[in-house]
Amino acid sequence: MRYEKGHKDETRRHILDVASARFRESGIAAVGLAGIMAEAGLTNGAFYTHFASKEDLVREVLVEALTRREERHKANLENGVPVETVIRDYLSTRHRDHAGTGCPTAALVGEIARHPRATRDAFTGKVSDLVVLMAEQIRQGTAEERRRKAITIYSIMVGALQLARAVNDKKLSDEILENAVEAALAIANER
Amino acid sequence: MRYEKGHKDETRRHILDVASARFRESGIAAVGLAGIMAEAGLTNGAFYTHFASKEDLVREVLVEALTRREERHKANLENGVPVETVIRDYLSTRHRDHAGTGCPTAALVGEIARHPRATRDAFTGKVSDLVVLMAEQIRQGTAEERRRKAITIYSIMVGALQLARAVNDKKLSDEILENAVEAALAIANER
DNA sequence: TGTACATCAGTGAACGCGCGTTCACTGATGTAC
DNA sequence: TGTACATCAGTGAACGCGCGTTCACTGATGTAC
Repeated sequence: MRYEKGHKDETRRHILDVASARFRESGIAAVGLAGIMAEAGLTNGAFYTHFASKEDLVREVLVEALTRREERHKANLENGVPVETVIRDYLSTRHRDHAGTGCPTAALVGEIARHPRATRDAFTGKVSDLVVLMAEQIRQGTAEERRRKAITIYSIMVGALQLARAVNDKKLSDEILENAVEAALAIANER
Repeated sequence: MRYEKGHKDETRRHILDVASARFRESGIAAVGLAGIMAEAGLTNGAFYTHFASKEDLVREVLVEALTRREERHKANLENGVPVETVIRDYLSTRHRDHAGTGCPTAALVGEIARHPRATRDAFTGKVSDLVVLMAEQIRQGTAEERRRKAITIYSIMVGALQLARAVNDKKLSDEILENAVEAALAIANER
């Protein structure tokens, strides 16, 4: 079979999308290539038509998923969506309960720390960009203060979401999210 | 060979110590039982004399490691060590660069969220205890306010330490830690 | 217009490997008589 | 005191399994002449 133009790009994108969701749901190490390919409607061997290795896929998934989040931040900026909304969405029970479509950082940061340099480099670049975008969204303070606030708010959000996901007690989990919202909002708005 | 009294407990403790360090350094999934046993100076098969399964070991490692941290918090309380010191130690470059001897939560929280109920139950119980202990260490505010502060500070510390470890850029990594220290101290001391 | 060959995304079996787990066995010491 | 047996932490080979990766092959379409 020969395929129509753009078919390969579509397939590649489909594999990326499937892998992206599975990685965020179950972790990188726990997800096998055979499973990803099967869910994408393909067989094992076709994987290497699109990616050089699993590590290559991981790097591309991270860049892809974090780029999408960047685009959302940019759209938020243009539409005047306040940082308060971003904070509340990030620290919502909905986000906690749907890791597969959520923030790749919160889902994978622990694993990323143990991945090869190239993967961490890609991640680092995207996190740097996100911090800059978040800083722009904050209204109070000098540029330097807004950058600091963005970094702190990012740390709170990532830490709280992960704790809320790991903890096996709905009350404590909700409490973690609520306190984080309050703290992040206070930091965003303080002078 | 028959062994002196207490030998088995010592061996078990030794396996726990080795596993605890390896898990925190490399992650649970990436560490095999054969490697742990070899480092403990034993062979594969002896593992099941001490633990029912890898998951059983994981649970025991978490309880053990978090209990030791609890004990440190209790000693801090008795010796009047201020929460500021705890925050600075937690968010130090030393802690960032030595995951194997550091906080199990920061090292493993992402993986724990995907482990079975029994493991998460054990983790949840220990986190609850730690929050109570941290709240006691905070001086400003009512009991309820101190609990909230403890939860928020814990979220910041866990998130910032993980981000600082994952990011592949010393400057950004240090920046993340420094901002988190500042934010955590501000929360601890605000009225 | 018809035929021969090139292209290439995808197939599916096979590779070596390390995983968690099992189990028959070892051998130094303790206990019973 | 000497002998036979019980105990049990640890040995080390083997189990089935799923992993990431490789590779000879397929077959529909495009291109050359």
